[in-house]
Amino acid sequence: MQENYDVTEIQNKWLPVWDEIKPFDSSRADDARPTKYVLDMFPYPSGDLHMGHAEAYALGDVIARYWAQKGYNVMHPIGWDAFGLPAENAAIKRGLDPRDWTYENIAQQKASMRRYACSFDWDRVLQTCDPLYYRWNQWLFLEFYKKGLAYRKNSNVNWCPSCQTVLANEQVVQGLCERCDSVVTKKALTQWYFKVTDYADRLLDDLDQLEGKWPSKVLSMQRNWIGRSQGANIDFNIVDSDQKISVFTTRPDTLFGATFMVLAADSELAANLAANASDTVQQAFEQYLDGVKKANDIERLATDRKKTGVFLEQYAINPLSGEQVPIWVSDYVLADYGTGAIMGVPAHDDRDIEFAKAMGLEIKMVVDTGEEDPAVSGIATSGDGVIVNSGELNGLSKQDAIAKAIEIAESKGTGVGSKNFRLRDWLISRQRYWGTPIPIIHCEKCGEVPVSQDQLPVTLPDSSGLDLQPKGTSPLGAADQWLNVSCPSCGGAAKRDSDTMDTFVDSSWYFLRFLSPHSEEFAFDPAEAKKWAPVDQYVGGVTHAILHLLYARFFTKVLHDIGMVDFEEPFTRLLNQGMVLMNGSAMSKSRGNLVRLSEQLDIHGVDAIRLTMAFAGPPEDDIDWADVSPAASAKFLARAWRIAKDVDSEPTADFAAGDKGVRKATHQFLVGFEEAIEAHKFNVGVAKAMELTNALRKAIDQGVGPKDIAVREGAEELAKALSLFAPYTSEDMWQLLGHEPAVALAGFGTVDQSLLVEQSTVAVVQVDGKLRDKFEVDLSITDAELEAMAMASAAVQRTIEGKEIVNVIVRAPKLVNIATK
RNA sequence: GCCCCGAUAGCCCAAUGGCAGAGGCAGACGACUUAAAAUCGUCACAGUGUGGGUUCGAGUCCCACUCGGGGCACCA
Repeated sequence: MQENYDVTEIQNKWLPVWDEIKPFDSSRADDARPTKYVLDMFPYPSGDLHMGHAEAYALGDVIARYWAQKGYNVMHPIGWDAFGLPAENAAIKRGLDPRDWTYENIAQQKASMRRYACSFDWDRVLQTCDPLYYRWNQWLFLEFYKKGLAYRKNSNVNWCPSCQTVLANEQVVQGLCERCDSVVTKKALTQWYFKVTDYADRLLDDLDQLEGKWPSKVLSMQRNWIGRSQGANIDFNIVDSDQKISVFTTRPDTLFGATFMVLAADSELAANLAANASDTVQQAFEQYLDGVKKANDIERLATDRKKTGVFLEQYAINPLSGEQVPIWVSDYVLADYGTGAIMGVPAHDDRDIEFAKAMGLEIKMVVDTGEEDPAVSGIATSGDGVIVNSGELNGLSKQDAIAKAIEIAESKGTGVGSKNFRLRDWLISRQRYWGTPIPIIHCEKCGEVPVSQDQLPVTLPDSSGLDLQPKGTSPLGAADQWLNVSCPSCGGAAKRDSDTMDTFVDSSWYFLRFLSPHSEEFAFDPAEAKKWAPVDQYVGGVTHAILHLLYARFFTKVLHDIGMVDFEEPFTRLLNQGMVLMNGSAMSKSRGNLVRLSEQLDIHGVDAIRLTMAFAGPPEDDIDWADVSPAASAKFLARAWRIAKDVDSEPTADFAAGDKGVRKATHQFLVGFEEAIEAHKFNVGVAKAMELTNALRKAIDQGVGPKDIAVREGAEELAKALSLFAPYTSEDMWQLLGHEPAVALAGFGTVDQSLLVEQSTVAVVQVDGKLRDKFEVDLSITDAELEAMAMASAAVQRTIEGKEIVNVIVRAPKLVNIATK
């Protein structure tokens, strides 16, 4: 046994032992422990692990190891999100096969994770690029297809000219591609979609169930993203036409204030109406539409952009007032939100008043908010007030008028209460190679024909001979042998769909695949799902707050509806760890502030880095590597290790004879530590372990000495607690203390409440809330006795001298507060 | 523009409405040592961003503001 704490030595010593005994095997048939499912977001295999992974997996491991220590059978699996653009791009650059490149990275990351001593169950590993996995992507796609939840449509989609592929709405950030920051443009294409909007209400409403269990930030981001608005659809007839304009509005109470209509320039209705107009109007419209199509999102979203538009020289009839109002087209109305048309109420809408001012249209106030008339001030008012100039709505409040207007419109058959969502359907086709082939065959005669589910997987053809260079159409379109098949329906010549699925499809259900990762019979085994799912604790970065989590929630709800799972939310609790920064900003090679994980591990050791991640602060806060001290963590671990080494007694289960003071410190620690970990205050938990270490050091050097059995008890609990953060050190401590591995499963000691009962406490005396005196009192002291003691205090007498006492608050045995005037 | 989160010592961070300090970094001093490192120990430092309010008592609850971070945003 070594004399000194040697990081390298203990790292080399314990890894093979754990491989042998597999402390975190979650598949033992006779395992009677209750279950917990702890999941870390699986990594993308691009290069080796970095500091961000190190934090995420250190924190996830604290939770997994905590439950293991508490006696649970913890499933803590890991896999790789192995399909996707970065792998493909990197492969193109180096002329490699994306598959080889991916698997090499996986091997490297896996080795790093093992060295990092993550408590993963290595028998449950999966890779999404494995046909064994993506076969079930296809199978699920076909299930969605049967339910009408997977469909193809032509529309103007987000197009990244650099990645040469379409993007989901969620992958466009501020008009830029989230991957490469290129300006995203629009392109009319026929693409596959998942009908997320069918689930919009449930995706929004069910967030309430997660209140307090998910970070409120994520909940609000999801709510914002789904963006439900309540209102009404109102129909406006068009003068001298049998067409009508249906608008969506959240303010039907302002119907009488509508002084114009605006259609999205790129909407079908706009085109129809323009076609009926004079040649001059048609020309102006065509010209305007051209300009709109050319504009990208960056230009379109510019906040201070002037309002533009074209008057169609046609009029609509307000269904309530009967007034005729002019019909315009403009690009400030979006074709794919609501009905693609609005009623312009300039007095009470910022955008409409801008348009009205630009075009010289009438501004008619219908809600008197007490502010200046918008027609005069030029500033729209949107607050509550009294309805005016609005016929039967006059005199009502905003809320009442909204209800009344809907009622009237419904009774007249010219409108209906309705709601709209910001959320759009999920575009899942990608024109790239390295992804899951869409299991559909296109036949000229039969149209879309799904591949039979028992014919899956449709495997990805070998990449050799294919041009993976992005060129706007799928590389699979050139894989003739693969592409050309006979139609399953009529037997005629047909072609496979050559697009691949968005990789977010892969990650939308992987947490279920871990239940039976090798199954060829099911996507996941329903019996295992009953046992383990949903995930008790999910851990990952807030970067996935919208995309991945929304899609996974959507999948779960669909799987629930087709009877595959009996729950509707996939992740019961969510922890978002912060980022690891260096000198205030995200690490990057170009910034020159990159800290290499492997280097840190070499210098300080695995345990010190893991401990540093946990101790740096609350898990959801960012860690600035410049603010933390892994060297100090290593020093602490050595200090803890020496405690175990100094213990000079035989292993026993009977600690009753130990020193009461030391035992009390240990048992207080147990209470505080578990409380801290359960609340995910890992930094506080570590601080408590440091406190116990300090107390034990003192006991050994200046107190009862290393032979007292209470010192052993404290050292053992310390080792068990440290197993959450520092697996190598704690295992070695456990051995020094004369035990067999694994310390990770040893189980915390049972708290002896009798040791925690205080005989006396320190009572505090305040005058006007300020501390003036304190003394040790018996716990059983009465209010009257304590008050008498307080009043007798010289310090108190001095303070209250000459003052009038108005009140005395006594909270025996802790506190007396004397209020004076 | 709307919504959310945060602000405590030189620094990172603790504190069920009840003594502002658990822990750490950096710092000073001391013990051990021929010396240094390592180790062990002792000490100092803020009244909680600003202004109000509730309360016997506010870092903690309420209101307004400042600063920082984040989300949504021509979404009708």
